[in-house]
Amino acid sequence: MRVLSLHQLTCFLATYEHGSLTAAADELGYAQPSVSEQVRALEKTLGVQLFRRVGRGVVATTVADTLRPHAEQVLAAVEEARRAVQRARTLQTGTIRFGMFGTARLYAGADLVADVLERHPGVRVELVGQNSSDVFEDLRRGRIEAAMIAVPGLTGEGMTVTPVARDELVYVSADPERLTSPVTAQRLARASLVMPETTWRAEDSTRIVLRQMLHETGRNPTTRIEVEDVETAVELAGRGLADTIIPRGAVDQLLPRLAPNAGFVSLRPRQYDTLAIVHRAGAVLSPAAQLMIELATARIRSIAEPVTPR
Amino acid sequence: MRVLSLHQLTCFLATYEHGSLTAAADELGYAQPSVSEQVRALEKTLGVQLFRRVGRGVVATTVADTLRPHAEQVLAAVEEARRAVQRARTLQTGTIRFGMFGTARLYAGADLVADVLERHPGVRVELVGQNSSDVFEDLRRGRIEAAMIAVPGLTGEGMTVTPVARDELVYVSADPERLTSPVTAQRLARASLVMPETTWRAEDSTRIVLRQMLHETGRNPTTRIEVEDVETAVELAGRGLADTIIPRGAVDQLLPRLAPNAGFVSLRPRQYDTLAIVHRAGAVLSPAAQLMIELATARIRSIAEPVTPR
DNA sequence: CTCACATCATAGGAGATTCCTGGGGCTCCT
DNA sequence: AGGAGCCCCAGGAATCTCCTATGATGTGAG
Repeated sequence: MRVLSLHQLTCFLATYEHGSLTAAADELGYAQPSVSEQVRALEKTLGVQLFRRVGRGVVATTVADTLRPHAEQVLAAVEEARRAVQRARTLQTGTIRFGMFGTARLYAGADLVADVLERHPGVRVELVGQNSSDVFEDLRRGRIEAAMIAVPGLTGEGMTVTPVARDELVYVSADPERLTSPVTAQRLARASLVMPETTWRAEDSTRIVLRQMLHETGRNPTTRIEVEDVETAVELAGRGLADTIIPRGAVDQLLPRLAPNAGFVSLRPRQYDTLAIVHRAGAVLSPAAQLMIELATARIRSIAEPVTPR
Repeated sequence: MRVLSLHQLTCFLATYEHGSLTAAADELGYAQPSVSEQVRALEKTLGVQLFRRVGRGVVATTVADTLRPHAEQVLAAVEEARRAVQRARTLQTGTIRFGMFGTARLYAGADLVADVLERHPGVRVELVGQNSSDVFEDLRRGRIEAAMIAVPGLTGEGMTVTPVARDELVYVSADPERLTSPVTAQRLARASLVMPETTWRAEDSTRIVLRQMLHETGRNPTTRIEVEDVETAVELAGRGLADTIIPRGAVDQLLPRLAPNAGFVSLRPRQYDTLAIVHRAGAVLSPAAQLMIELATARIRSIAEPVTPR
């Protein structure tokens, strides 16, 4: 008998409109004493008489007149909230957040957003991931539900990693001399490289792949230039200022545009970035996340070399 | 676990803002499992996951982002409703409805409204009563809480009648001949009268008073002209087309303005209208009604002859 | 004027809900 | 590796909701 409730307001409105507790109870499908009790509770919590009980039926007081529009407003707001949630649930509106970093975004970012908007024109899409550790952190903290990122091997720590495709890492140079044969670890160790800063981040896949490859030579890769994004790295490689290493799938997209006179060649042995869907182990994925996973997987597999998850 | 409740929304918002069920529970003064249960119930009724339970703390989903402004809107509407009722309760805003008919309104209507507005500038005042039977019917049906009306004697039928003042009924004429001595029942029965139609309504006080007076002559009053309002009746009397009968208190207000060459004289024996506060027997009067009664009583007593209720 | 009817209030009880305490398990941080 | 923080689950007491049955009162028709 202390807090105001939606049920009380509903009973109040029905009573107000019918001028009768019995009729209100009929409409709401309750017994008359139940509605009576709710209205009385509302009067008690507000400290005001809302209806005068007068012989046959009840009559609204002026305070009830005052309350009515506000009560309607409250119930309308509740209905609106419910509708908004339902629209979000059915992906008519609302936001879909998905993690995607580096190579994956480079390949599939724009197309993926286009795919989503085609099916669900009303939604807002957020493709988060300025850098790879952010994405992983966001996954770990639960800020994003699932992501597609490049993994070196199996970086699963409470995470479920589902490989989707792999893409070969290739050596890009403007000097045809250096492209005549696959680049070995020995040559790579001596190379002067420009690498996107993001690529060299601690947990990044390419960094780990290359570090493993160079492990036998006992040297770290020599980075002459570090830049923020892959595009800049490719452009610099095109000008012959340094060489770089990018996924094979990005070659067709970047070289003609940014470094028309550069070419590429495999590493020896061939090295691969694995693109995978990652989410928290044991999580129940929302329809939105499942949709993103499905679309992102389809897109990536049409570009890079599909991998069947074991 | 089926209907959406305000409590659920409150718990949801607190949890959303703190990113933690424990912190939300602290703020709301509940134990943590209680808040947890409310949030889970909300998720169930909406059929949507609002928070991801992730290790330490919880993280809002995008659906929760969607819901939040709506939830705030609902609670704000509730607060606004509560405030509106409190303002109405303390007579800062809202409507005060009071019944007042005929003579009473003529005497005290404008002044009473002015008195109320002076004390409570925000309120709306409704002085209802186009005719006397309406007022009585409204009282009986509970549409108005209390009224000040003229009563012939004690018209109490489930009504509490509190006499406040009485006013003599006087005979008004433009012919000085007819004002030389008090008008007897005999003379009245022969007179040619103009009376406001409202005044002659079945249950009206003046009608009953005059009928009782004429009872001895065995005749009914001869009404030559019937009009709607007292003002017109007085004006016609001023032009000498007929005589009329009005309460003494109305003379000063009406004669100089509408019938400057008319005069008045008592009846013999003197007849009186009694002005009384009337409300349903056994009703608990609201502060608004008490205020109106107090102010109306003060006004009337300053104009007409006070009567102490027995 | 009286009787049948309609309406609201009250009472008591079954069932659901709310909210607590206590305990267990999982992360995160050091 | 251990402690601390946080969430979930279980069980139980208090409360609330809602019902049926019944009483009280005013209304309207005969």
